Amino acid sequence: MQTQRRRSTSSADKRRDTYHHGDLKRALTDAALALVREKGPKGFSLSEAARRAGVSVAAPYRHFADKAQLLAAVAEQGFIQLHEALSAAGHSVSDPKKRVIELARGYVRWAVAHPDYYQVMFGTETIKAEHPGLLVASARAFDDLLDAITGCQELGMMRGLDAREIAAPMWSLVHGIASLAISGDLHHVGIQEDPEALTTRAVADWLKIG
Amino acid sequence: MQTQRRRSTSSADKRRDTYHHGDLKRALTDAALALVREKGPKGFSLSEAARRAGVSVAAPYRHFADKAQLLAAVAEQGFIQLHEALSAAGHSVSDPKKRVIELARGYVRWAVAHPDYYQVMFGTETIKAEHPGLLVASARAFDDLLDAITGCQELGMMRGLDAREIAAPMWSLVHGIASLAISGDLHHVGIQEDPEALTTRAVADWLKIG
DNA sequence: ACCTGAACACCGTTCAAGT
DNA sequence: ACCTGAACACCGTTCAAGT
Repeated sequence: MQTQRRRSTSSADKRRDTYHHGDLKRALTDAALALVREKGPKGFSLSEAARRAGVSVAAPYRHFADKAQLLAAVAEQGFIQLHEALSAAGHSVSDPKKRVIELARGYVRWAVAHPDYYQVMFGTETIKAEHPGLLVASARAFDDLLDAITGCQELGMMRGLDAREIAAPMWSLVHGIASLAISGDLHHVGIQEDPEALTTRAVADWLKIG
Repeated sequence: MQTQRRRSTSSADKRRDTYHHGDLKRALTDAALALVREKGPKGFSLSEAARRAGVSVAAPYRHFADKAQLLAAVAEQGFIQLHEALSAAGHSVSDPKKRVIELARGYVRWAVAHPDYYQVMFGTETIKAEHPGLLVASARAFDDLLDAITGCQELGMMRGLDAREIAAPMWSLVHGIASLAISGDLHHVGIQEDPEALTTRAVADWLKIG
């Protein structure tokens, strides 16, 4: 059982070494995510994350200024993944109106599939202002929506409004659906409809106006 | 300075006594709310709340099973106040369509005016399922919206859909706007529009469909 | 019935010391 | 450069003891 530190230069054991030489950062964000998934956002602690990564409780402070910065790093990863999911959803159709609908669906689908990420990204323990990379990553995801809307405008739809003025209520809508679905509040008030179906219906109706 | 316990039966000092004989519950929820307002949701601790109420750290456990139950009591108060705000907003107009708009505006206005309450009501540290009174109080607030929608349907609008199917996207929209406004995310992506104005615009457009 | 004091396990953070 | 060990202040929770 004590083979862990044997022949530290061999390729077979390199994984354990790597874990402690440069990848602790990733090991900690992975552990944080797993903890949120298992025990909810309040079930995550820096100590437990360190324990799972196999290091002392002080080790994380070589990589993150404090607990909030670790959470911010997790949130940033989340926004990057969300951006990728939105890009994929957007490129699946060429009709600009259908693209907007697919983006909205993709947003809710990703959020509901990754409640751990989503709760860290929008939870009250994560403060975006103190982590510039996080702001950039979230802006990139928002830009996906913005692009889809300008795509519609270039074809004469939704004219007379700034793209941001259209994106704002739409983002609010999908964020609201995602949040209430993840927290279980939709179920609590007797709404059984699938969140993604609800999104499709709401956005399709919405687009009849523009 | 040591006048606090002087003449404990006098009416002048009764306030201090009352604080410790039956009103500790309210004193604790008040302190919790003040802490969330001052230091954010993660800045609240049971110990600090007890300290502010002038009791030992163990005293709260005579009134709440644990920290989560205290938070749930705060959230319940919040939903009761929100319900009152919605009732007032709804009764201010008689036209059913305008009433729906006023409800939506009232929702966002109340949320933005009481971010401390709102964050506890929808924060991840509050679990509704384990506190029946909280579920009842939130259902009552949701019913205000439902009533306004059935009011429209009785006049022939939005027919063919269950009231809940219309309420779901509308609640999602106002909750999304309120959440993103409180967290500052709307500002982060360059949206400067007043949340209440945004709500009016979005809901008014929405109602053109039904 | 309601509150205190003391205790326990746990957490975030710091810092000197190790390799 | 990166990690450990020990320390400190703080928190949630329990329980015996006080009034």
